[in-house]
Amino acid sequence: MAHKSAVHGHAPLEVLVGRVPIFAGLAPEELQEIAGRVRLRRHVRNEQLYGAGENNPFLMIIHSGQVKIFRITESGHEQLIRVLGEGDFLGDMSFISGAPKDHFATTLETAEICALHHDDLRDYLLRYPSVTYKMLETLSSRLESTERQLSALAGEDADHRLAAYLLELADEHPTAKFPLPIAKKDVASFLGLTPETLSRKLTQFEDAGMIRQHPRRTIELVDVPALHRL
Amino acid sequence: MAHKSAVHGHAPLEVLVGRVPIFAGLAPEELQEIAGRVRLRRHVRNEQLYGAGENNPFLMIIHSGQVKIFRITESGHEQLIRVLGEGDFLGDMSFISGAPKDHFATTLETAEICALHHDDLRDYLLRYPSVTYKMLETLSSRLESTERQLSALAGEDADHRLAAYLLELADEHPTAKFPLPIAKKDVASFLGLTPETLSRKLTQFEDAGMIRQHPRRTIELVDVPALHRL
DNA sequence: CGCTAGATTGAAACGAGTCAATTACGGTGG
DNA sequence: CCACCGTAATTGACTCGTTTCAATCTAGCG
Repeated sequence: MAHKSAVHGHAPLEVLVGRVPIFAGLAPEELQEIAGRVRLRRHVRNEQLYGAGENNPFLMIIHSGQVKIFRITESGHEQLIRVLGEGDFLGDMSFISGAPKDHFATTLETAEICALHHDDLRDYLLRYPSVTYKMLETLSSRLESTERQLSALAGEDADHRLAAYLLELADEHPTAKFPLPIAKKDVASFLGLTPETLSRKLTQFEDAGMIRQHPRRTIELVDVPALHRL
Repeated sequence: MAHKSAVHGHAPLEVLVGRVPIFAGLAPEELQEIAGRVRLRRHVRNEQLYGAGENNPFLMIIHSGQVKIFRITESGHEQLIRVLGEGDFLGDMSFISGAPKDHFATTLETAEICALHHDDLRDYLLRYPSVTYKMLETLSSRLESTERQLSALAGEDADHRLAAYLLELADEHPTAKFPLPIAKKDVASFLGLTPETLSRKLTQFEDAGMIRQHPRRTIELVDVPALHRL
């Protein structure tokens, strides 16, 4: 039973599904089949998709918007793990391990998200090895960046972590002036800092002539070599 | 060209290969084929299997011994990422991403390790989806524990990290008295601490009556609830 | 356009790192 | 098998980066 395109102004579901990296390369009729098993929903900003302890049996695929994945440590501290965007999926962990979630997922902005039941996913993974392989690629790259983040947290001080983060962002943008993709408090959480420390470091970088801060959380890198040097 | 079992006193290669989790479940003739493509080598203690920047095109599978995976941060700090043992594999990252290694792998003790060329691995992943799926499971569970470790490093203080680590070890042992699986300096690195701090915390725990330290890096948990409470 | 969450700034406390010196293992070779 | 040597572990004193707490300011969503 195919859903009708629930969201106005959008391409049909199978086209959306075909744009998702892990399903890219499947034949049109295969996409159509998957599209028929998928439930597309619109989520408002700051909506919790699932929380720790829950057992939400869906693989979720983001068509638009951003989702943040974070943990709450025993001491109540919120640790941002990663931010997912268009084409990314979440909910894979509990599919594979069968264990309930141990983290939280909430939207950072209005988002359109597909949900595919774990039973269906299992079916596709068995029938389309290319999908399994794509997931493997994705997890591998997530693992790599999480490991990098881990060693940065343990080994580098606040200045280095922040500089590395800004330079990484700069790589993803054509110009040296770009907005932070997320709120500063989330940047702080991601970098393992308090918002206060982040704020101080940013003004410190600005005073040192390495960056400039503009309205709407926009950062301009003025002295890239200095940031690299640090 | 099949290798002869190079290591004395061991089962034939295909039996060893069959014991490896990611190849478990393959038919005998499939195992035999893989065994024929594999090179088994004995490595001495503290041997470097590969280092950052290298491009070692092998998936390595551990038959015996332990291997540590670590990174060297820009500030020269060594960060232990994980310790792999019998049945675990390494060298998957660069296979999938094609990028050169960004970390180091060295043996912690004498180890027997199989190497499978990336070209052969690619072949098997295409032909045996169950192998791909097993790898997916493994990476997923590594990602999960790395994320846990990440949030602990950022959010928990030294006491909590150490207590959690000891309790985790205790879960893997029948009794409350067990040896640390690795040298204390490696434990320190794993927990994001200096050896000095780890040493101090352990004596502090001992003074508080929560643990007892015995020779040969053996720890005895005396007051488990207290460790949980912390 | 008002309200609330986010951001900034200051002052003070503290956890963990660093440096240095000593002791204790444990692996290697005789 | 034992002795030696080098690495690991421990201990102490001191420093410093980051957190914490508190107050104020700002901005963006509803």
